[in-house]
Amino acid sequence: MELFTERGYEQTTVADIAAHAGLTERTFFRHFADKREVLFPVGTWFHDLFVEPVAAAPDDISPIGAVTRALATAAKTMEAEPGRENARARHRIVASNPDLLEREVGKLAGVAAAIAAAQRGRGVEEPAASLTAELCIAAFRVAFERWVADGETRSLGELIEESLEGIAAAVA
Amino acid sequence: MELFTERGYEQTTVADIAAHAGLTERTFFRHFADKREVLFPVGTWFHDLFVEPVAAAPDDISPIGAVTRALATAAKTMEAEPGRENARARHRIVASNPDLLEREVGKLAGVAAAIAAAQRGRGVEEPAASLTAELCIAAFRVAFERWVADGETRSLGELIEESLEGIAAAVA
DNA sequence: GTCTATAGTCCGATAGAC
DNA sequence: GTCTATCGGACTATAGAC
Repeated sequence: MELFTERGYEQTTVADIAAHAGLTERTFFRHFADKREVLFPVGTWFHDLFVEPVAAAPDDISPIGAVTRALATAAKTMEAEPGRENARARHRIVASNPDLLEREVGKLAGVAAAIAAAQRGRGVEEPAASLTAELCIAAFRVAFERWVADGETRSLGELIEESLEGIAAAVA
Repeated sequence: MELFTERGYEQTTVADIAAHAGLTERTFFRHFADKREVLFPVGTWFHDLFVEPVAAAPDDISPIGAVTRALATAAKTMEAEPGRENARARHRIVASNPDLLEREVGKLAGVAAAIAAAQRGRGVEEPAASLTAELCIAAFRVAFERWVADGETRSLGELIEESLEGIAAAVA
C-alpha cells in the first residue's frame, strides 16, 4: 500500500515490493498467486463476514432474512476493521487500475457463489439461493461504493439498510 | 474458439492464434488489448442490448420497468444470435479459466455501471439508479447461467422472467 | 534460487485504400 | 495525402517449472 500510494500501482513492480519487504521476487509469488492478489488479503475474510453467517442462520429465517442479517453484522465489523479511512485508501488504489477493479468484482462474484451454496445448504431451492446471494452482493456493492465516496458520513450499516429498502421499493 | 476448444485456453498462446489467422503476434495486440479480450467481441454489443434500451425508455416507465423491458428484448436477441449452442460453447471456455471468468464478471459490472448512468440520464436518482442496474445484471446472470446449463430447455426469456419474479418474491 | 516462457509495450517502417 | 492495417525487433514484467 505504501509503494502503491507513493508511485502508483502500475509503476510499482513485484521486484520493488519484494525488495521493500526485504525479500526476493520469487518469495513474493510464494505468498501471493499474482501481483493483484496482494491487495486482497482475504480468502477467509469475506467468508467469515458473509458466507458463514448465512450458513449458520436458523431454519426459520427466510432466504432474504439470512443475507440481511449477514450484511448487518458485516457492516458493523467493517466499520471497526478496516474502518472507513483504511477502506478509502485501499479503494483509491483499486479504482486506479482496471485489473484491480476486475479482481475486486471477481472476488465479490466468488463470494456470491459461496453465499448461494450456503443457502442451498440450509435448504433454499434454486433460483432463490442464487438470487438472494446476488441481491446481497448488489446491496453491499452499492452501499460500499457510497460509504467510501468523498464527503459521505453515514455509516455502512445505514447505507446497506438504505440499499435493501431501495431494492424492495424498486420491485414493489 | 477453434484453438481454445481443441487444446484449451491456457495451452493456446497468442502466437498460436495469430499464426492460425495468418497474422503476427504484434497484429493481434493491435486488435485486442489482451489475450482474454478476444473472447469478448463486444463493446457495442452489451451496450446495444442493455444500455441503449434503458436510455431510450419513455419517462413514464419506472426504473425497474426500464430494465425489465431491456432484459426482455435482450433475451429475444440472444436466443437468435448468438443462440444457445454458441453461447454454451463460449461459456464452456470461459468457465474453464479463472482469468476469463474474472473478465466476464468485470464486463458485466461495467455494463451495470453504464445502465446506472443511463438511468440517471432519464432522471432516476441514486441509489435507485445503481440498484436497479445491479438488479438487472443479477437477474440476467442467474438466468444466463441456467440457460447454458446442461439439459436446460426453457428459453432465456422465460428464465429471466423467473429471475425477476424470484427477486420480487424474495424481498416481498 | 535459477531458468524460461508468455504476455504485453514502445519504437518505428511499410504498403494499400480511399 | 491521410487513414488504416500490416510487420519487425528490442524490451520489461509477470508468472510457472523445476
